[in-house]
Amino acid sequence: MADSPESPDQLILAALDLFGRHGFDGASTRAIARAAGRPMSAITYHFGGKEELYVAVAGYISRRIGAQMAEAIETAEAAREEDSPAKARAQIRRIFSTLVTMFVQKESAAWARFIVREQMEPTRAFDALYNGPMGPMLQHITQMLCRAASHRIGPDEARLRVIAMFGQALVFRVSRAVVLRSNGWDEIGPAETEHIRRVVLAQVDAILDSLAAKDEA
Amino acid sequence: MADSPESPDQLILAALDLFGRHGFDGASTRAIARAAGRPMSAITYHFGGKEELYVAVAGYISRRIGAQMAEAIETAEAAREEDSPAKARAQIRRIFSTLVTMFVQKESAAWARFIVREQMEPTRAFDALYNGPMGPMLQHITQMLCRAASHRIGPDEARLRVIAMFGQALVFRVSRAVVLRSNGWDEIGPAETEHIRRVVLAQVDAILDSLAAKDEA
DNA sequence: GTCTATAGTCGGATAGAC
DNA sequence: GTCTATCCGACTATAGAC
Repeated sequence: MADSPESPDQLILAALDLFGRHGFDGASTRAIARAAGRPMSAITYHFGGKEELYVAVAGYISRRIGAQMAEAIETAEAAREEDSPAKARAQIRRIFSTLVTMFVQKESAAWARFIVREQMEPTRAFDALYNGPMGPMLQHITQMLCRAASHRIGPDEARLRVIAMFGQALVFRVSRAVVLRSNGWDEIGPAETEHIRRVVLAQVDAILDSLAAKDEA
Repeated sequence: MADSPESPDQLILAALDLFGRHGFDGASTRAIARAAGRPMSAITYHFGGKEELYVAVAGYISRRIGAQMAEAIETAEAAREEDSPAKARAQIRRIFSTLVTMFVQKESAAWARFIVREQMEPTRAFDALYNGPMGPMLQHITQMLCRAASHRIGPDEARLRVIAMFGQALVFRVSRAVVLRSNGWDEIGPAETEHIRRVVLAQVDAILDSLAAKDEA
């Protein structure tokens, strides 16, 4: 017992995987407990019930992604006052490169599925995800896009543009089955990941170019 | 009874809605039957069981989307041999405009959710969706992108680019909760739909421009 | 063909031993 | 604190009346 990870954490990791794969109803507490090597009653004891476990998973994801995104945000914060389109553009590219990595890599599959489910049919857990990593990041990229476009576009238009650009990375998680089948891939390995990253960044560049050109007019 | 729609169709429509919202496990046959105004045993009688009903829903969606996309595909087929970048570009814009409409409108919510779920964790029903409307449409747009780029890019790169562009429209369905909250919208009405369409098409244009420019170099 | 009644299974929650 | 044993409700599927 002394060398085993804490019981609640084991349960959260197992729950993250199974909720993501099968949804709230599809993942039984019995299956989650078995995957964590614990009796089902441990869920009741540590969290109170299935629903509370679900919310706890959302909180866990928020903290994890928040940490993973912190550096990208922080370095950007340092240059916040500096209103340089070129720097803003570099930041945007860097964030999208990170996003592609996160969405494509296998380890992200579990929590990516969890988040996508939660967005389609939001429950109480959505607040934790939105107020945690998603809302601030979206707002941050939106600000940078305004700067990259030399404030030629306002925040309302920039926000929609960022969401659309975000979709270019997200689709490789959500529509992964189509990506694999249409390309005849068995899995998305390092080579395929780089191919995807190159395409997404090229199109982000194209969009940023068009906004810069607009500015010169 | 004489004026009521056919019983199987009612069940499929109810199942489409509930499977989309709650997933396969979350939607009970009882709830589906009640929504259709039928006894649960009608599902057994007409389809054999819950799983078969699920597959039937996938088939229904395939046929519906196939019909909805048929005109866009057909007009494009007519100009198939004509290798004009300008025409290909117009076709691509038209298809993406249609996609935005489909993804944003409320009526599409049910089957869009169904498809997204099926892509994240494919079951037998995925084949019907991929071989029906999705695969052919993807291949079609890919061909047109090659033409729009004057064959400057090959089909492999074009396919990834089309998927990424597709994501720009898809995200407004998948991340609808974030779109609403970040913009402070209550719903996505006609004005908001047009705003989204304008942004997506502008970014599609930017991407197409960059490929055309590449060609001139 | 359509519905009612019922059987059999599995899920989440809880009581209580240790 | 942790696990075992058990309860109760909800689910799918089926049998059989009409």
